[in-house]
Amino acid sequence: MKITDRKAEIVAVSARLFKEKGYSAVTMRDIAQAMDIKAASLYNHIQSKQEILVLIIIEIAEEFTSVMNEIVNSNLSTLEKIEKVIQLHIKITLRNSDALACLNNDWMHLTDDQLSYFIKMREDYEQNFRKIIQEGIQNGQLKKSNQEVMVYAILSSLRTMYLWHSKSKGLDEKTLLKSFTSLYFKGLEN
Amino acid sequence: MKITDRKAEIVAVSARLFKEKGYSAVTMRDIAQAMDIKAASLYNHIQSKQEILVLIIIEIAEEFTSVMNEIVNSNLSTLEKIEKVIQLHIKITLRNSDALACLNNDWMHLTDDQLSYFIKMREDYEQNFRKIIQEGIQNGQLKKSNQEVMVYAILSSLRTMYLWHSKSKGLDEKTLLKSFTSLYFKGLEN
DNA sequence: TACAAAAACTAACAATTGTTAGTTTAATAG
DNA sequence: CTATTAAACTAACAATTGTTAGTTTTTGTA
Repeated sequence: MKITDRKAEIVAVSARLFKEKGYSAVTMRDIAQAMDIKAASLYNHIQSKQEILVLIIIEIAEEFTSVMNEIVNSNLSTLEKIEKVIQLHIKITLRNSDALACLNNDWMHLTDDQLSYFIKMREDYEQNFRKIIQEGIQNGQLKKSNQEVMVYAILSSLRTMYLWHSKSKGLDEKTLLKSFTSLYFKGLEN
Repeated sequence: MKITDRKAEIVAVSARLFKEKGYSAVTMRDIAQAMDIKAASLYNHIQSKQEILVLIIIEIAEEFTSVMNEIVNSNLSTLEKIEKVIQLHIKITLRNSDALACLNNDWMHLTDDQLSYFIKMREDYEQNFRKIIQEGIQNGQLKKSNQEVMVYAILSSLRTMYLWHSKSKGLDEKTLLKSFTSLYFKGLEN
């Protein structure tokens, strides 16, 4: 199946371009040029510009949703659950940071069903993470501080890891996990 | 001066629209419609779409730069300096979250001098924050963990506060500051 | 080698883009 | 009241947009 390969290539190239300038600022001619073909040729493989966006975002959103569900329904401790969430973000960031950038910045350009599907997944994801934090506060494993700040401060720094993780060397999965858990569990203070 | 008022209004309305869909996806006709005038009328007040973007981003970037410089050059303790940085982000987020969203997502659509000027400010800002963290590690006030993760995890969660701060009630300046400092200084763990 | 399918091409479209020119209305100061 | 200026308007432009139709080239297989 060559089609699938070429299609996947278009999606990957598009994700890289979308990361740089955003979905709206990237034209079909930009994507074509990056693949050394003409814009019209893209339509042998994809249906529309929209379809590219959907392919980039939805797959990765579903992965987040699915793994988060596993974590929440596991019988790990609160700290272990949080560690698993951190690990999930690190893994996907290292594997596909272009798609992640696109998910973060261009999800609002999804339309109709795909848009509401995405928003639903996103809300569920946040709600699940909130549940983990909430449980931890209740069972005394976590400090009694503002729950929403905990939820969003952590989530948003995990979500934007793609912006900086490649800037400095030696930030492999293990190092990132250790540093993140240290920061979020123990804090900065010595 | 009526011009200045009207111009400021255009900039404010634009920032709000840019926050929703991004600079590239918002047309001059969108902006005009939001102000109940025709697109051509905007040009009585502004020179170009680009100028709007510049006005939104540069002013706020300069404020960050300026206050960060004050903080770095002060003789506060490391923890106090970090607290001041957190406070800076909270204040600007509460005052002008639209512009902040624009700065975060659309800075790459600046051109030429303005673009390099912005990038320079951004790099300096990060470098200054890195310096604070570095000092803290050296003088023993901060834990010896990965410096870059500390820098970017904190900065990126502060930078994206505009995405969620208005979602839940009671998150005023004081509450945010207390919660952020608690999280980043002491961590989650009880 | 021949042939079918895949994947590229050229040319063009209708719609939308930022912007300009020229004109009319509204507001303000003498 | 009048003159000036600010700020709106209509109409249009040239360029760019995503996309389609029809055609040619490339590729893989029998």
